Amino acid sequence: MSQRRPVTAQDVARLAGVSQSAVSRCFTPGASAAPQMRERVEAAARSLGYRPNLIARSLITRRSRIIGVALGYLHNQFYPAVLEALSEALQAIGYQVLLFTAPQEGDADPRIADILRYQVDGLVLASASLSSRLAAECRASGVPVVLFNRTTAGDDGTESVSGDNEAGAAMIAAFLVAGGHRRLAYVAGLENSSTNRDRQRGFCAALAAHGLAPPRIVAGGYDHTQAQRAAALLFASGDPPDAVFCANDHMALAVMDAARHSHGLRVPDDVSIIGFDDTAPASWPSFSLTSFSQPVAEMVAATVGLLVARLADPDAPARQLVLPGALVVRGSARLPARGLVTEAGRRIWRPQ
Amino acid sequence: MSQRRPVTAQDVARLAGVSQSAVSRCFTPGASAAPQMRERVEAAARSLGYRPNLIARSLITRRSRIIGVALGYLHNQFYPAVLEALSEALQAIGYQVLLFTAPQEGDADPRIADILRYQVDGLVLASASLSSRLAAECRASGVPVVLFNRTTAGDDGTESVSGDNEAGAAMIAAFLVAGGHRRLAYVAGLENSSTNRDRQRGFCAALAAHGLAPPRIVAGGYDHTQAQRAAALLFASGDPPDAVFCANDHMALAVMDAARHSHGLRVPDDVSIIGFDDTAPASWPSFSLTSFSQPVAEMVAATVGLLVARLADPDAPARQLVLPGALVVRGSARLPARGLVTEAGRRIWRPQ
DNA sequence: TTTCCCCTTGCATGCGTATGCAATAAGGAA
DNA sequence: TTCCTTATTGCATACGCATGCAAGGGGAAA
Repeated sequence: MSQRRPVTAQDVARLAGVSQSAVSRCFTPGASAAPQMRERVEAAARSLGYRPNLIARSLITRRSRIIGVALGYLHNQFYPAVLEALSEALQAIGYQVLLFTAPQEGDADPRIADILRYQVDGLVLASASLSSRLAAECRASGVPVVLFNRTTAGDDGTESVSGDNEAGAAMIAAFLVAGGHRRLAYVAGLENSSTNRDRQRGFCAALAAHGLAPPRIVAGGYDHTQAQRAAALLFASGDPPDAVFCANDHMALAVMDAARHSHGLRVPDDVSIIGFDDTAPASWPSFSLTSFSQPVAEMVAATVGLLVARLADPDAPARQLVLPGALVVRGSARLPARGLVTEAGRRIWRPQ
Repeated sequence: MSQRRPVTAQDVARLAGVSQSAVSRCFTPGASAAPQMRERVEAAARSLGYRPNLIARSLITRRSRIIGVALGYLHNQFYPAVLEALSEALQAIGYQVLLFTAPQEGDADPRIADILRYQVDGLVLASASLSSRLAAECRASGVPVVLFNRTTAGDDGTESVSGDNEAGAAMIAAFLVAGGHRRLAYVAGLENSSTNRDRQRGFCAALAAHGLAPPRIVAGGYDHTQAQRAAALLFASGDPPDAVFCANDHMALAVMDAARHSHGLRVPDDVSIIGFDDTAPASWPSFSLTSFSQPVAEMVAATVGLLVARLADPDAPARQLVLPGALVVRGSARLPARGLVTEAGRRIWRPQ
C-alpha cells in the first residue's frame, strides 16, 4: 500500500482514459469539464489517492499560496496568540504559513533571507530583531511585506500594522497620574524596536505634559529574566517608584512577581504595575494586570487584508495602519477617581 | 529597482557568459566548478539579486526541505516552546516549518490533509485533535510522520516521541501520598487524547497500589476555562480534595488561581496542586507550581532525529520513543519527608 | 612529446502541472 | 438539412532548476 512513487496527474489520466490536461482541469475550479468526465477522473483520482502537487502548480502559476511569517521569542504570549490567529485566518482563505523563527541573539537577517527563495506570496515580519533593511529588500523583490506590531522609522513604503503604542502609553501615564502616582518608572523593551521607542516616547511626553519629572528608565529587553533584574534595580534602590509601566505584559508579570515575592511589596498598595498587550495571563486572578490591550484579532485581520489587497494589486499604495486599543483596568494599579467604564465585559478607562 | 519578473538562473548565466547549468552548479554544494567561474557567476548573481527558486528545485530533487508541523491550542505555553525549539532545530539543518493550526472544534483532518499536497518531507503531529487515521494516511503516502507528545493506541507503525506520562503520573501519585494526602482529585485533559489516557491511568493505578480510593475525576479538556469550572466543581463540593493533580500546567494554573481567589484556599496548606509539563510559568513565584517536567529540548531533538533518520532510510523500523522526565518540586504541594534532591539547579523528587 | 586522467563545462532532458490553441463534438437556429 | 455557436478535450509547451552525459582542456607522469 505504501506508495513509493507519488501518484501524478498522468497516472490518473491513464486510468481514466483522458489526457493529463483534463485531469488538471478537473482540479481547477472554473475550468471547462463535462460532468461525466469529471466524475470518471475523480473516481480514478480517488482510487489512486491522487493529490495535486502544489509545488509543481506553484512553478506554473507563480503563486505558492504560502505566506512567510517571521517571529521571535514565542515565550511572550502575545506572539503565540498572534500566530494562531494569523494561521487560522490565512488557512481560511487557502494560504499556509511558513514559519521563520529569529534566533534570540545575533543577526537574523541571513537566515530569514532564505524566505524569499521559497517564493512566498507574502511576508509578515513580527520580530523586533529583524532589520528594516530586510523588509526593504523583500519589497524590492516584489514580495508584499507587512510589518506586524512594528513600523519603520521613515515612511519607506513598507506596510505595517500596529497598535497605537504612543497613545496607549500616554493614556497609561495619564491613568497613573490620575491615580495619584508621582514617582514613575518605565521598564523598557528592546532599545532599537519601534514599539519600545513609541511607548517610551508616549509615556515620557505625557508625563511631561502633566508636569511630572521624567520616569526612571531601566532596560528590560522584552525579556522575562531581564525584567526581573530591572525590578531589582528599581525596588532595591533608595527611591523606589510608586508605579511601574512595563513595555509589555510579559515583563510586567515578571516585575509584579519580583515586587511581591522578592521585595515584599503589595500590588497595588505599595506599587502600581501596568503592562501592554493585554495577553491572556493578564486577566488571571494571580496577576489581575492592568494593561493596554492590543486588538489582536483586528490587527491580524488588517494584516491579512493588506496582504490580499497587495496580491490583487501590487501597485496599491502602501499603508501604515494603526489600530486603537483600550486601557483594560484590573487590580494591579491604583484606580483614579473617575473615568472608569465597562464596555463589552471589560472595565476600561476613558478619561473625561 | 522593483523586480517584476524574478531573476532566474538563465539571467545570471547570460550576464556571466556561462550556461545555466554552470550557474546551478555554483549554488549546489559539492558540485564541480572552477573558482574563477564561480566568482564570475557569484558576482553576476549578486548584481542581479538572484535567489535560487526552491520551488523549482524541489520539483527536481523531490525534496522540499519543508517539514509540516500540525499544532492546536497555542495558549498552552508548552506548545509555543515546542514550536520554537522545533523550528530552531529544523532551520539549523536547513529545513523550514510549514505550520498547520488545528481548529479548536470540528474535524481538523480535511484541512490538514492539504499538507501532503505541499510535498512536505516530513510531518510532526502535535495536536490531540488529529485522528490516528490521518497519521496512517500520511504514512501510506510515504511521508515520514512523527507524533509529538502523543501516541497511537495500537502500535500501527507510526513513530512517536512523548514524555513518560504514565510513570510521571504515578510518581505524582506517590509524591502526594508521601506528602500525606488522602483525598485526591484529577483534572483530566481531553478525553480521547493519549496523554490524558496515560496520565490518568498512571495516576489511578499508583493510587490503587498505595491502597487509596480512586481519585475524583473532573473534566478539564486541557482548557483554561474548563479547568476553572472543574475547580469550582471540586472546591465547592461537600468533600473537597486535599490534593489535585491537573493533567497539564495550563490547567493547573487555572485551578490554582481558582482555589486561591475564588474559593479562599491556601496553596499548599489547604490543597496541594500539581501540574504536568513544567512550562515556564510554573517556575514563576506567583505559582511556584510543582510539576512533572517534559524534556522539551530532548523531545524536539529526538523528533528531528527520527525525521532525518527516516529521510535517510525510509524503511527503517518505526520507533516509539518515551523520554524520561522528572518531578520538579516547588511550593504548590506539601512536601514528603524524604526523597528531595537538588540536581542541575532544580529540586526534584526521587523516592528512596 | 605522448598518453592518460581528471577537472570543467555545456547540452539536453525531465520534474508535475497549467494553459493557449486548435480540433472535435454537440446543439440550436434558420 | 445546413451553418454557426458553444462546450469540451487533447496537444504542446513552459515554469526554473538539477543532473547524466559527453566533449573539451590542462596537467602530470612516462
